[in-house]
Amino acid sequence: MASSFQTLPGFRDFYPEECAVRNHLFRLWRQAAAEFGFSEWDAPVLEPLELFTEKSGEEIRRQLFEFVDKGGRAVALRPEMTPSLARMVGAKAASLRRPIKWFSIGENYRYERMQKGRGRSFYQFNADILGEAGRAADAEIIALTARALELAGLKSQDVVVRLSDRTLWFEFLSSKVAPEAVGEVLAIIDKIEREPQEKILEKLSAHCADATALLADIRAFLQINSLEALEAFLNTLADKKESLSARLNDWRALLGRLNAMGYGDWVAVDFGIVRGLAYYTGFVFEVFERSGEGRALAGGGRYDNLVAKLGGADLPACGFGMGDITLRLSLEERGLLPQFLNAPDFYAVTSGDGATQEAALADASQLRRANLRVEYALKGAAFGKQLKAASQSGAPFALLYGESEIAQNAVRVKDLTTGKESLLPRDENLTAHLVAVRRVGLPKDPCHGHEH
RNA sequence: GUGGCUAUAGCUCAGUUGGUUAGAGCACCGGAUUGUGAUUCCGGGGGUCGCCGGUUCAAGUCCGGUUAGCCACCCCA
Repeated sequence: MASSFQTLPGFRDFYPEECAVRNHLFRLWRQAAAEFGFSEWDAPVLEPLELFTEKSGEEIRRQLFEFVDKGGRAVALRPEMTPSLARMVGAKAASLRRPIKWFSIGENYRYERMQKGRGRSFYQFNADILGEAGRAADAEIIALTARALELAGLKSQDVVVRLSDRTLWFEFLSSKVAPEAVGEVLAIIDKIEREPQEKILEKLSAHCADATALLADIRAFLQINSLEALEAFLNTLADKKESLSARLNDWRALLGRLNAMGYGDWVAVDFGIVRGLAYYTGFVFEVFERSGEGRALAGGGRYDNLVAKLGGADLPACGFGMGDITLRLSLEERGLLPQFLNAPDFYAVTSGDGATQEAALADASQLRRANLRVEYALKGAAFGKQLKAASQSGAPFALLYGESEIAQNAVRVKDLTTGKESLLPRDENLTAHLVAVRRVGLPKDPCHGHEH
């Protein structure tokens, strides 16, 4: 029956299964961030409207969920975390130990047209390094992005970090068009594969004398797909040699670090990544499926001017964002989502409701105190029914309590995957034994119970 | 914000040229079966066919509107 109360367009209910998936992703993200030594932070979901209208990009401003609250304040749901981050860091910049390595997992809101992999509310994993301008910070951010995907089960064969460089684009173009036109030219380049050549030429001719020559240069630049090709290309350029070769060293350093960390084959040089990322200043990247399907799984880069613009301290920064919706889709398609995220470790099955039930409850409680997840049927049911419920719960093991076991003061442990059973004495070591069983499986040489 | 496509049970879908009480599989619940499950058999609940209006003796079916979803643009998570 269709309820008259549906979720708003682009918003999601999280039934237990979806919630389990969400928490699974959050766990992966938190683990990756912890491995790299990042600290978690958070901020209000509702912020003053100006926080976003002042400095966020035009596109983001268009998509704001904004309204006036009962106190007459103009407010907005956060469309991204970075302005809040800049405020918080700016307020305490003087006292924060550098580098500042912070991450957050938060729900963001953007009023946009829905599509596969895109909703109006989504969770985003953000990690940023502030106060460190060197290449090592960029490498760390890219490595963390890759690590988060790796933890989720993705491999370098599945996804690619397309790495580009707005600094280099700027250097390259500034000798050909006016500096203030570079941004617009980059926007034109972004469409180079999608629009007819005449139209591209027409647009380019607004910014330079010889659009045909410029387009040829741009195409050659876009062809670059490796460090070697980049070196070769830069050597063919006569002008601006010093600044370009300095930048080339940055590239060598960045890719060298990523190689050393074992993420070299996750990264591809790709100058087609240029735009939309208006506030980025240096290396930029987006992560895509190798298949070319789907939307960006993550994106980020260096934004050295943004924190100062948002009213805080003048801090160099780089970071990335990774959304839950696209990541989930990607993992789902590859079967990389664990099947029983809410499964208990043990499911207790009892026959009768006297001593067997008391034994089951006592043991279950002990196991729970040892931080294992234990379930059992809340109402009496046939032994077979309970076993079926155990199987459906996803528990790897069932604990069988029947008269014969209780008579021996023992419990029968059944591996629900293999069907093997083992009888364990209900002594003071039972909990420890079962903890071990949960980790490594049944003890060798189990007695086969029950054969018909 | 622009354009195109779609809407039947919780899910995937069938439903003939408009014609009695709208079906199937999966899922869920109960039973056969109070000591052995993911593969049996039987039964059950669940739909005013997205919503509003129109045409017609008659609309799930045709028409208009609307809402929601999907796809492309846009943009990125």
